[in-house]
Amino acid sequence: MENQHIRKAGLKVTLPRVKVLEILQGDSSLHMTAEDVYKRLIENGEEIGLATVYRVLTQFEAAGLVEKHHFEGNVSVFELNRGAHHDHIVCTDCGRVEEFVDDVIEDRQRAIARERGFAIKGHSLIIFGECERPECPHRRES
Amino acid sequence: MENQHIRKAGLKVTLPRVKVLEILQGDSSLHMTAEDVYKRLIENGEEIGLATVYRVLTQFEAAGLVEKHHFEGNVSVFELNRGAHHDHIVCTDCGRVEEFVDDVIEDRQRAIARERGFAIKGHSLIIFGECERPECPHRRES
DNA sequence: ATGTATGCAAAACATTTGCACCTGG
DNA sequence: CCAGGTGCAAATGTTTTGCATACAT
Repeated sequence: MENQHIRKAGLKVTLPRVKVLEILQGDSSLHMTAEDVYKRLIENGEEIGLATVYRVLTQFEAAGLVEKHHFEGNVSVFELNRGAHHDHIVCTDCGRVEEFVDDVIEDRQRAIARERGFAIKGHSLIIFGECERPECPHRRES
Repeated sequence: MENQHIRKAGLKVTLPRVKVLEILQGDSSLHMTAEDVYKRLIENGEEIGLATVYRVLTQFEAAGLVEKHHFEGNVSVFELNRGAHHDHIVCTDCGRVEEFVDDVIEDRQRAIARERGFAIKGHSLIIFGECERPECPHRRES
């Protein structure tokens, strides 16, 4: 029961919060905008307002249940926090997102912050490229 | 004369474009929002509309004269393209921005993209931390 | 001249907020 | 019951666009 997660965050277990969490858990692309979540709720026949989706996602983020990223443009995307930190590589054509972790990069970032007298709080690393998936619009002919 | 840069970009050399370029060149913080540029123009007594600032910055970006970043929140910041690629470290308290380049990180990014079958197009790396500048609000007492 | 560029106001978005009503514990 | 949560509509902040006018070449 992930409802415990909601409760532990000090939030009442309400229908919108449970449903939003379910949507995020069932999301294979791993990264959705607030609008995406809202649309899927509507598809599922739920009567939940967009404003509530924003409020719930913001609360989840504050509680550490969810992470918010800015991949491009002026839209925020949300993903379930599955515990392990990772960065992202995004296909500039099909929008597909993969996650990765690189200890060398992590170490270098810490070193750079230290050298420059910054107490590191976090970072955002996104690699943009074109993937080779068959469904990617820019797939080269083979 | 940087006006050549404007001309080379296939754009007419107009007063708004020259002035915006001047503002960016004279900016010590290196990173301004469209609104920042607009305010400075007004301070300087120019009669240039905010919409024009956005249009000019967008054209400059397309021409490679300027780079656009998303440091945090839903605002875009612009900086003059001075040729050399670099990443950013931003103070989460005072907003100060420093630039850095790390070849190890650059190499690892290329390797990660290759391993995963992405033709790398670019990347965005921002480290967030608290700086130790005297004027930084969170400066620890010494 | 003439195709571009600009200014202004209005539109388009993403996100937030005020408020009366509803609901979970 | 009642503090907290929700829906809706309106407000906000940023960026874009339509259109009549002004300008660079």
